[in-house]
Amino acid sequence: MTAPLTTRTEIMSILENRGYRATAPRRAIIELLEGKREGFTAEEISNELPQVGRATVFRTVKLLLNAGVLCRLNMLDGAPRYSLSSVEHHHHTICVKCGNVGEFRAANIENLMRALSEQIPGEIVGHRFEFYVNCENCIS
Amino acid sequence: MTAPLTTRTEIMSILENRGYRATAPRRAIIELLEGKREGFTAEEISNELPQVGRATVFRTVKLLLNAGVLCRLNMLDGAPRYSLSSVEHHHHTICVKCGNVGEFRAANIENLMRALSEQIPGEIVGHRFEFYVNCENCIS
DNA sequence: ATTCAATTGATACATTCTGTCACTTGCACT
DNA sequence: AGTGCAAGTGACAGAATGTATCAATTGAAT
Repeated sequence: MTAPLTTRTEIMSILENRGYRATAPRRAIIELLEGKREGFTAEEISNELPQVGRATVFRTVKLLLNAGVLCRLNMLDGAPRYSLSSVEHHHHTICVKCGNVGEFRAANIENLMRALSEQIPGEIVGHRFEFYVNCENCIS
Repeated sequence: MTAPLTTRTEIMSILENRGYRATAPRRAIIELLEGKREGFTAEEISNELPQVGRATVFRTVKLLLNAGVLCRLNMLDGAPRYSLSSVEHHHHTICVKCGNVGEFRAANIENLMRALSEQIPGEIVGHRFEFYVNCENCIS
């Protein structure tokens, strides 16, 4: 069901291809992320890696966002969560109770967006499509 | 094209129906919002109404969000913007350069969502669909 | 091994709110 | 029109999520 996520080695390569160095803090952060299938906050990462500076955690998260390795999602109240993303274009479900993040893909959405782009004035540079859910764990 | 927005009198009624008082600060904030068709930040409102306490501005914005009078949007980096919303269900475009907010409606989206809801595990409680654009003003 | 730009950690600051609490005020009821 | 009192307010401190600065450290190219 879920597409395979990027591994730590792959993520390091992505960064190196972009000219970034393979440093110990980055390795520690990426290793931690590899185990996190659910959504997480930058603060959580920072708490779980006390040997890495807080600023470095936030900087690395930003780096990984720009590299497309992470996605940033917003809870209904705007609180941010991050999620390891598979490479293909996809969208997210977020549980409003536990914050778990799921992914889904739907060709329909891409078709719809092409149709909408003609109806919308200006030049589209991005979009966000998120579903807020009570996940199966939280219901049962 | 644009649906008529809620007027200040209508907004006050919505609040009173929910058991909230019609206070001077709330009236001032709502009067200011009525003139703002574009997206705005809570900070802007606070700056333009120095006689109203900062906390009251944020509290009132939250009240209006819950009442459905305002929508909260996120810029690509997560920075929040608010927008007076028409009553009907709709979605937003946000200019990444100037922050202007537009609305659009598309029956297709509602159909798509019904279709997706069968594909998505758990119980859907909300969604967000936003387009990031360079608006016509910012292109020219 | 040396060099030096990239990176880090510490710290202070920025933004967007929220909690607290003493004070004020709308509004329901005479 | 006054009164009582819960709702609302403002001031201020503090939380959450970052960002800027800068001296010290380090990866990696040579």
